[in-house]
Amino acid sequence: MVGGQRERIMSNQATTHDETNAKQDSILTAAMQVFVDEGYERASMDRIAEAAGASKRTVYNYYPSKEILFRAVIARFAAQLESQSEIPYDRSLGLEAQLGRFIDVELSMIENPTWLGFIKSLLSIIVRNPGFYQEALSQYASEKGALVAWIRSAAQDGTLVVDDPGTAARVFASMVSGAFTWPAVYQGVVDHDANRRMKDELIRMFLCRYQSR
Amino acid sequence: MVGGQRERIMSNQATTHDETNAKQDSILTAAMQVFVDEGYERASMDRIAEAAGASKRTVYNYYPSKEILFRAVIARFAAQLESQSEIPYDRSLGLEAQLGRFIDVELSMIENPTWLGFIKSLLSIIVRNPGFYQEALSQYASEKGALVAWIRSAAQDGTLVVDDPGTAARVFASMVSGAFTWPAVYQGVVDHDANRRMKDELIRMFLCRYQSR
DNA sequence: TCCCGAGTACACTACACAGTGTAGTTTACT
DNA sequence: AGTAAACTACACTGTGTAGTGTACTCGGGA
Repeated sequence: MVGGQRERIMSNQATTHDETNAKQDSILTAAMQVFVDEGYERASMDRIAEAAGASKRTVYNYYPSKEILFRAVIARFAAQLESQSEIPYDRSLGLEAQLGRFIDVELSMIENPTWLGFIKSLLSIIVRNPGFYQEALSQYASEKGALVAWIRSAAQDGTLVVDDPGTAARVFASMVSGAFTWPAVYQGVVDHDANRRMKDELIRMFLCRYQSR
Repeated sequence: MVGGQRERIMSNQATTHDETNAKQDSILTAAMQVFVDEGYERASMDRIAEAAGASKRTVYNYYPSKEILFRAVIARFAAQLESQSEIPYDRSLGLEAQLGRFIDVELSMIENPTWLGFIKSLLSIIVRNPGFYQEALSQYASEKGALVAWIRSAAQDGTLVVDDPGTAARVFASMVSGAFTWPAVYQGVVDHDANRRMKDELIRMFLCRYQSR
């Protein structure tokens, strides 16, 4: 799992649409689905080609190896993640509601089967390939930055009392992932009601510690 | 990954030691090491046999399939986990110190490379095989029971104020796993100092919410 | 009409690995 | 020494799969 990405070179000059290559797109879409369903190891290039309605040879023409194809899928996935809203601090809203939004973002992810399946595929790689983490999820990690920024704003506004926004953010993120994300990944069952109760309880605990009185 | 375990039948009557079979033991030990190093998928029976100093045929005589061997390794691992202390509620100690012990148990696990490696192997199976979770980690899950019992005792003693010990335990366990276990599994780096600070912060937050005043 | 490049069908190599069959060797008890 | 079980060496089957080589088809532009 080491190597760079190679993009296809469009040799001829401007054939109708140059950017949106339908075949390449269907390959990427099919690959994502197969990786989600089977995981990286068990997904075979034959299955991907079949699902894409393309010959295996064409798949290899666009993506010279399975790993490169996987990285391309990751890149597309990360691009989708990037279109996530920033959740700025808003003094007209209650702290509970705003913290709740951060949790809701996480919940909406784990309730999305495609997202969950893809994360599983990714994790199975990351477990045996540390260093792939930063490379693959640098965009996702920026979400934590949003939380830090929000906490810092709240502290400046005087509604929260925190000496170290980074630690407080790490605490909050740990609670959320420990309570929602990992159980979803490893136990598979998502209990909406229990999650809602948990959400309220976590926010209450966090504010009990950090809210100004 | 479905099927029962088959134990070897000692056919002859009492050959010196009947229980401790050196060959079987070395196979199990080697298998554990290889699974830890390579993960379930990549670990090959040839490598395990070689590491055990046994012929592949002997490995298959004791464990008729790779899956059965893996389950045997899990069973031995779970047995080691079971020898964990119960951490009963102790009114002569501070709440911080007692909650700290629960966290210390977790920290001592993730600082043990063998444990961490084995958990990674297990998780890679569990991700694609929900239902394996309960089967494999029922013993481990009992640890959460110890936490519930501790919280219930503290509530009866009046030092904690909780309406639902189960929820409070889930909150605490989520924080701990989110903050320590999952980062250790997926990022691999264990920062002792940061963990110590995090530990204090989590306990403070938990007590801020649940300690009686 | 010719031609080129994208795409296809399919056979093929190379390899890794689970699991088996078997004939022969070692070990340990009597 | 004799014997049976444990063990070994090793060849072998079968399968799954990454990746390649090649001859062919088809559609659109010059």
